Amino acid sequence: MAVADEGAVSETDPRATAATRSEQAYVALKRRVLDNEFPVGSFFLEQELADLLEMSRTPIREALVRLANEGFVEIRPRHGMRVLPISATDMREIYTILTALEAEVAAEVATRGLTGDELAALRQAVDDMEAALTDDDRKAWAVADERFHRCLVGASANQRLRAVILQFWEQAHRVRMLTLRLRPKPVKSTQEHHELVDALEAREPERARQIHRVHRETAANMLAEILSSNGLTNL
Amino acid sequence: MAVADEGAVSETDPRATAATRSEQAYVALKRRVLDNEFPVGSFFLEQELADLLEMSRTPIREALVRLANEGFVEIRPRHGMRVLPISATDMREIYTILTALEAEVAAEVATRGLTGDELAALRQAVDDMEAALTDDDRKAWAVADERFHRCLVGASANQRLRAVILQFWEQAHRVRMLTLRLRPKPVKSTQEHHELVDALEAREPERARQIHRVHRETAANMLAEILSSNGLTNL
DNA sequence: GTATGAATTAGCGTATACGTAAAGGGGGCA
DNA sequence: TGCCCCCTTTACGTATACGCTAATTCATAC
Repeated sequence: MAVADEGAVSETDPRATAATRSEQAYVALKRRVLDNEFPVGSFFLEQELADLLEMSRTPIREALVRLANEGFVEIRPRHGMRVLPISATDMREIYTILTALEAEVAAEVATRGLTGDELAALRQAVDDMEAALTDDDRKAWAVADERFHRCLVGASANQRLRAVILQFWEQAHRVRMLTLRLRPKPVKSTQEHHELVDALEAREPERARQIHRVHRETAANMLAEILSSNGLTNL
Repeated sequence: MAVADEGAVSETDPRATAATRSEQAYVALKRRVLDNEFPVGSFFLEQELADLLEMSRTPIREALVRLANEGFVEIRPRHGMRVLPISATDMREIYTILTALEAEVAAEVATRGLTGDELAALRQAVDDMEAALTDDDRKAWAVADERFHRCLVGASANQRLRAVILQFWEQAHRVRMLTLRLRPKPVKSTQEHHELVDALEAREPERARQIHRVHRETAANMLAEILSSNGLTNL
C-alpha cells in the first residue's frame, strides 16, 4: 500500500485528509467530474482509477456506487465508469427541479424572515453581480450569482431540501461553466435578484416564490436556447 | 462461494433474480426497511446482514452505501447499520419537498395534457378512493391514493423528477403506513383529487399546481398534527 | 469480403484475508 | 469502594485473490 504522506499533499485542505479511502475517492472523483477533468463520454476502468488515486479497487468501487447513484456517472460492466453527458433535455429536467425547489426555499425564507447577516450577504452578492456586469466580467458574475443562490438555499432550515438542491445544482455545474461565455449579458437577471431580495425582506412568500420561479424559468429557457442554437446536444 | 441454485429460489420473482448480489442485497434490505421489518433505531452488523442474506460482506456494503446515500439508513462504524428514525420534523421536510415537486408534475402534466388511458387511470383511482371511503376501508383508500399519485407522477416526462419524487415518497412510506389508522376520515382529500383531475383535464397548469400544493400542504399539516398529538417524535 | 463461430482475454463481482482502531471489560491504584 | 487505564476482542476498512462472463479477435466458411 503506497500510502506515502497523504497529509503533506493537502495544503489546500487544512483539516486532515478525509478519514477513509472511500471518502477520499468519492471526493477526488467527484471533484474531477465537476471540474470537467474527465473527458465526457470516455470510459475509465476501475483499475485505472485505482492506480490514479493510488488505492485499491475496493474504495474506488464504493465511490463509484455513490457517484452513479447521484447521477454523475454511469457504470457499465466491463467498460468502466464514464461521466454522463448532459443533454439539453437533461438540463431542462434539472432546471425544472431546481426551479420548483428553490422557489420553495424562497417562500420558506420569506415566511420566516431573514437575519441581518443573511440579508446583507444576499445584497452583497447582488451588488457584486452588478459590479461584474459593469466590468463585463462573466466569471465574476457567475461566482457572485452562485454565491447568491448558495446563500439563499443555505438560509433554508430544511436540510433535505438543501441537500437535494445542492445535488442537482452540482449536476448542472459542468454545463453551466461550459456555456458561461455563450450567454447574453445577464442584465435582466440581476434585476430579478433585486426584486427577490425585496420580496424576501418584505416577507411576502408568494411573491418571492413567484419571482424566483420566473427567474429560474427564464434562465432555463435561455440555456436551452444556447444549447440548441450552438448544437450542443451533449456536454 | 456457496452459490447453490439461486434460480430455483426465485419462485416469487418471474424474471431471473437480480443479476448481481449487490443488487439483490439492495433490493432485499430496502424492502425490509420499507416494510418496517428492522426495528427502527437498532443496529445490525454487516456480518449479520451477510449471514441473513447468505452472501459475503462485500455486496452488503455496496447496498448499504446506496441506502445510506438515499437517507434510509445510517452507517456507524463498529455499530453497524441502523434504520434511521423519522421525526415529525423529518416528515415536514419530506412533505415540503414532495409538495413542491408534485405540484410541478401537476403543472407539467396539465400543460401537455393527459392521454385517455392516463386520465381513466386517475379517475379510476379517485373512484376507488371514494368506494373505500364509503366502506370505511383505510387500507384500500391508502392503496388507491398511492396509485393516484403514482399515476400522476408516472405521467411526467421528466425522468429525474419522477426518480427524486419516488425516493422521498419511499422515505415517507414507513411513517405513512404506521399512522394510517390514526388519520381522520379523508373526506376532503378525495374531493381535492377530483378537482385536480378536473384541472388536469381542462389543461390549466396553474390551477393544477395550486390545487396540488394546497392538497399536499393540508396532508402535511394533518400528519404533523397526528404525530405531535400522539407524541410520536420518532418512527 | 462478410458473417458466424470458437477461443482468448480482460474486467468485474464477490469472497476472503489482514491490519487497525475503537469499544468494552477487568485489574490495579487511589 | 470507585475510577481510570490497559488489554482484549471485535468490526470494519481495505487489499487481494479468484472464477465467471462478456467482449474481442481470429479463423473459417460462405
